[in-house]
Amino acid sequence: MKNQEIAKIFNEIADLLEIKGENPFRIRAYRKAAQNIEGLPKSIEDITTEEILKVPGIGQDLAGKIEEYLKTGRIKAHEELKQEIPEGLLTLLSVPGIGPKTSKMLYEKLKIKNIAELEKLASEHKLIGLPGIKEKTEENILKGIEMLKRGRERHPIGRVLPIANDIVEHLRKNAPVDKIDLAGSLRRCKDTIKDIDILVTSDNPKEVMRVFVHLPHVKDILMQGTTKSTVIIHEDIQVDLRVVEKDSYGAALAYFTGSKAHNIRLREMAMKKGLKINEYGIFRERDEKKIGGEKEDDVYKILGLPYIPPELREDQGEIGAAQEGRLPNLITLEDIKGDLHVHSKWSDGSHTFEQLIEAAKKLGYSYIAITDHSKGLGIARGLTEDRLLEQKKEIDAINKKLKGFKIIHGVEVDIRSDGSLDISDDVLKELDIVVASIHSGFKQSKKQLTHRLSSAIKNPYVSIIAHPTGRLIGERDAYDIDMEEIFSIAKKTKTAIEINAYPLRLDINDTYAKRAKELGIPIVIATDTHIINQFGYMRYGVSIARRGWLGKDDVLNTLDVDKLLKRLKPFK
DNA sequence: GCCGTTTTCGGCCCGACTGTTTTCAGTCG
Repeated sequence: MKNQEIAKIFNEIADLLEIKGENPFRIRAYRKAAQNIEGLPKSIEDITTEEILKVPGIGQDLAGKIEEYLKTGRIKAHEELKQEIPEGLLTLLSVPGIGPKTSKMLYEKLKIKNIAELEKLASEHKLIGLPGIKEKTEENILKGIEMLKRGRERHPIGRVLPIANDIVEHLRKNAPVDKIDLAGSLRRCKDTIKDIDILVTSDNPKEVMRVFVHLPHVKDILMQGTTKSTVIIHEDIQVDLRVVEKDSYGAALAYFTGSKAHNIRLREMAMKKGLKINEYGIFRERDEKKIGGEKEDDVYKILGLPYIPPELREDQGEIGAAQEGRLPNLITLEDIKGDLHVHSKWSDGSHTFEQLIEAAKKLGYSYIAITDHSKGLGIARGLTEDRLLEQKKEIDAINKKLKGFKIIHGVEVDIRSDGSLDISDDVLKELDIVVASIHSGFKQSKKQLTHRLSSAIKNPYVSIIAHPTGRLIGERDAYDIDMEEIFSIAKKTKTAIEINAYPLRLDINDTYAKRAKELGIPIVIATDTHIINQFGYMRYGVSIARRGWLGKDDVLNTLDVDKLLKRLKPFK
């Protein structure tokens, strides 16, 4: 998608301007525009110039640069800046702790052009004596290079949240904390997390910090102050802890939950009302009097807004929606009545129907769909037509004995490389539902892949498309498909799209979920469970749905089973 | 470079920590 390419260039322009020491607001304008372009749910190529101008943070000039890029594949101003500033300076910027000033100075004084050179000179103590650099700074530069090598990549939320919760528990038990909450992108439930933000109140902040930096999780202490400390844990994730006063807790929670763009919008609104918002509270400009901040809701109330749930705080229209009273009533985990993508021992799952039923009942579900793999997926012991019919008999028998619970009989049928399905229509029509998905041939062209998915969607028996983009967070990118095309056919045929809740998938993602809702496409949230504890992944799927502005009514598996089957193709 | 129910000019969010400084610049979130 061109959106990412343009965002990347704008960010690079911002970096270059920063090195040049340009007007900081101009730099911010580029970064803001980059962020907004990246968050667009549509490809920027499909948007008219007037619409581009409506994107916040994009005016005449940047719209022109976007057009220039789409037309010529480059932006002249960007090329010129690159001529002016050596490539190496940008690379140095990527080292944590090195900003534009240091980067420029290193280049000018020692002609350092890349990180390898920097590392060599630093380890030979050749940096000491440069302006503002002594032993400690040199040490920190080497540390920064180490961190960069380990990668500062984002981690899937499913991996980070359990660790974060464990740290919170440790602090609760061993440190004198009163209130304690996770903040940041973790609280906003982004699909990937860069670092863990924790906020607490305490009568003894110093002791909290002491306990924090000595937690068994901690590998390295980056900074330790009285109100703020930062550590790296063994999983190479950064953890920030902030301690604030009780009467500032709400303001601090809002502030550290972000997103940054959302906060800036709130502060701008506050300014216009003669107010000032920071992490300590809400203040009246004229006399500095504090008028709120103990509760998070204060921040919104004082601006005349309803409470905005953390998942929506991305500056993607939520503030406007709040002003106009049209914030969605978001779906919750409790709304989910059953899981529609579950594997059993019949294919590559680990449990019998009985075990799965028992686990599902414990979660308060009233149904699950058994959707074992089809024969094309040999590695997963996929089922043949005969085995599927055999499975149907067994499930029918079990259903007769069940009260207040139902097994929906389905299959996860493989979409072959030519777009045909791995199980014949004669057998598919015997099933309650059919989940279809791609498991191979990810490298096909956009046209081929789009054709495969649309062929499956057009099949009269296919109820749901599972993990439609095939991404595995941190391992495999989404495959190249024309999502607008897929959505438009799904809408026509009333085929449901899955939010796969498996933490590495989270597929479709929040942006697509929001788009799907706008188009009125039915959505299901399902876990792809292979072992019963994976039923718990549902929470991540619900988070994606919430981030996509989905309400209970937008998600089919909030319905009772009878209504559900009437709404799922082929509408039984 | 963007933006406007005070404005088409003059604003633009705000604070903590570190290391190197004698009062603050740089970096980060």
